[in-house]
Amino acid sequence: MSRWLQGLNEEQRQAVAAVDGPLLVLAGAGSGKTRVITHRIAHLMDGGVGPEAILAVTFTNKAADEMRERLAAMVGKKRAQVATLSTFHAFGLALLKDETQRRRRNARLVVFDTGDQLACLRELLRRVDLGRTFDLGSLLQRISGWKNAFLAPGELPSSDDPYDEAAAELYPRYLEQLEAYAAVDFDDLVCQPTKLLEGSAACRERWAARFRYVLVDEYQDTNAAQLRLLRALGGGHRNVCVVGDDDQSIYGWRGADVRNILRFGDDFPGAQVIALERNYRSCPPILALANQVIAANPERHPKQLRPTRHGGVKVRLVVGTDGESEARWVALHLKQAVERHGRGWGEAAVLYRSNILARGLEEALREHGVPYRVFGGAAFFDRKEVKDVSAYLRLCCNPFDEIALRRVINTPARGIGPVTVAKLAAWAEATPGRSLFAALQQAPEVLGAADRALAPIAELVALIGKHAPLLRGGGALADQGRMLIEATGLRGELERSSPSGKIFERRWGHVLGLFDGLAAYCRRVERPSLADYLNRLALFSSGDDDAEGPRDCVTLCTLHGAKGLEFPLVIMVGLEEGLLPHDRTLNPQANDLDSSGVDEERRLCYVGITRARDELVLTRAARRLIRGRAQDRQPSRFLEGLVAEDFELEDLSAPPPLEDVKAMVAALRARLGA
DNA sequence: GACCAGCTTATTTTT
DNA sequence: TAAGCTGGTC
Repeated sequence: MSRWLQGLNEEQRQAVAAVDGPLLVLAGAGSGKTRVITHRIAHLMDGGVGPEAILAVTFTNKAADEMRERLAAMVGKKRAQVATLSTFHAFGLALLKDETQRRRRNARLVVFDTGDQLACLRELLRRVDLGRTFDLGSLLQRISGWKNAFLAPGELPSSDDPYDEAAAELYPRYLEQLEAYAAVDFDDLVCQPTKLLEGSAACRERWAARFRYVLVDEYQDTNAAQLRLLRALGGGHRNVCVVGDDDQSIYGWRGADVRNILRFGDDFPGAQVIALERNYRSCPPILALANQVIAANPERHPKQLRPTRHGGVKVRLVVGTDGESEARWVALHLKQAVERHGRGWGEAAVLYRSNILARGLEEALREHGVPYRVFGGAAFFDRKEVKDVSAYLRLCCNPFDEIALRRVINTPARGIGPVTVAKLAAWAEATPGRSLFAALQQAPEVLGAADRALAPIAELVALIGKHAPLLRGGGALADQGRMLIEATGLRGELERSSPSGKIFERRWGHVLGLFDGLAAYCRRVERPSLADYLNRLALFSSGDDDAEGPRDCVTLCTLHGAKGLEFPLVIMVGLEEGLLPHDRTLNPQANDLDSSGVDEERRLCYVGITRARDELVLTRAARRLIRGRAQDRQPSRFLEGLVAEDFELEDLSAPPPLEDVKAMVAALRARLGA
């Protein structure tokens, strides 16, 4: 027996051993999912499958890194390195590059992140008069949905929704723009590889022969396009193993489709299904609650989490009089847990549906001296200074990248104002095959010989003209990049616009960090290129910045952010109608796309509950300030009809029991000597 | 280009 | 309520 089958429970062992043919592993929360995946890969390798033939796809880079680390501990660093563990998007980019090179086409392309996509749409919206304002995000969501459904602009279903109409108007132009910029967005990274695979049997066979075993983690988070990619890739050999939990599908609002995991057997007929229901994480009362809460959802693979642990304290329901009282209770409870029950701060987490609840919590925690960190939040790549610098670098790689050019064109201010840019852009648009950068190069013809902007434009063109070849050469990239940025004067601009020296130092530190990352990349990779690094930056943005937080702290985090984490003590706050389920899912806005509704909110609640190992507290407030108005709040419907014996209720808003009042009065009387 | 006043709008977030 | 954005002014 392979050593990787040992130390597993029966179902886990089956999931690891069922190597050939399609397999769906329904991995309940805390059921040892990652263990199964890593053991499965190791087991494959033990059975003679080369690591290069294994592709494991995850949802985030963090998950991929974690998996590689655990795998390295099992089979050695070398073999773990050779296996392909990546996100759908990173894999898609690699496939795309490989195929364009094979076709001897220019493999140069930029990956647009959400900010770039929005900038592109904003520009289009300015150009096309649609008669009113639109929320860019809602438009982008629609376009993204169409792309992922492989619908070309001519194939859209008719609709009289103004947002559908506006998005349909912009959609073809958006595609044209990306093409002109040699850019791909995140959706393209899945859809374009799929089209390549579906369009050519030879291509399909090549990739299927290369990756004979495919695994997908967090399968409940995949969208329609990702399913199609998977089918194109694994439809031949059918050695496709997907792992996930339909009850933890919480990303329907950004395109994930639970039906993928509910109907895996339809896409891969004859698939084996193995459910991991033994939970190694939580105490029985917590699991009892989790099972009850999720059982009310209609569409799901029926399953129950079964505890392997014993004992445990009852789940507590705490009702504060208002938001402040709730937050105060949380702070005091955390303090008590540490001071009286010997917990470390780092063992506890406070989870909430919406970030607005974090504010009041932070206040209360600060007041009571509870150390905390907010998990998630503003990311490195969103910082203005980092974006400015990378826009310069992007422009050097690809003068067609108009989004980067627009960002850079007057940053730092050099006297090329919006009117000038508009003139240049109009010329570029009216002249077939000419980019905005070309307009800059021919500025004297475009703007006339007397234009005041000519000098700064010539300077900018010369700057890029000088540094672009150096940066595209590939040698000493970090040094070259620093020289470019030095020449732009961005540093001075940043210093001027920073409110304090300390803030400037921090911001400039981010810029330097970008170049440190570039230098490290150059050392790591055989044939480094700036374009490749920038694309990685777009694709691997979030991973490296959460190391900076202090360690022994209470974690504050949204329910979404908590997925995949676990804590000995979990406090979920705001268990009220309107917050969980959130008001926006109960009463969607006109421009909202149909979401998965209350079922998804219930799953969110389930995800929160199942993060807790030993102790779980659910809190709510009887009244709460909502947009400055005090409102009476109803308990969340997810707590309705629960079996009482598993809970303990603590109502800070209710009058104390009569016995207590009598005792208090008696005590008072005695003190007064009455 | 910087600043201010008034207006609008209030989820979740990774690639 | 309060933060973020727009449009106007200097």
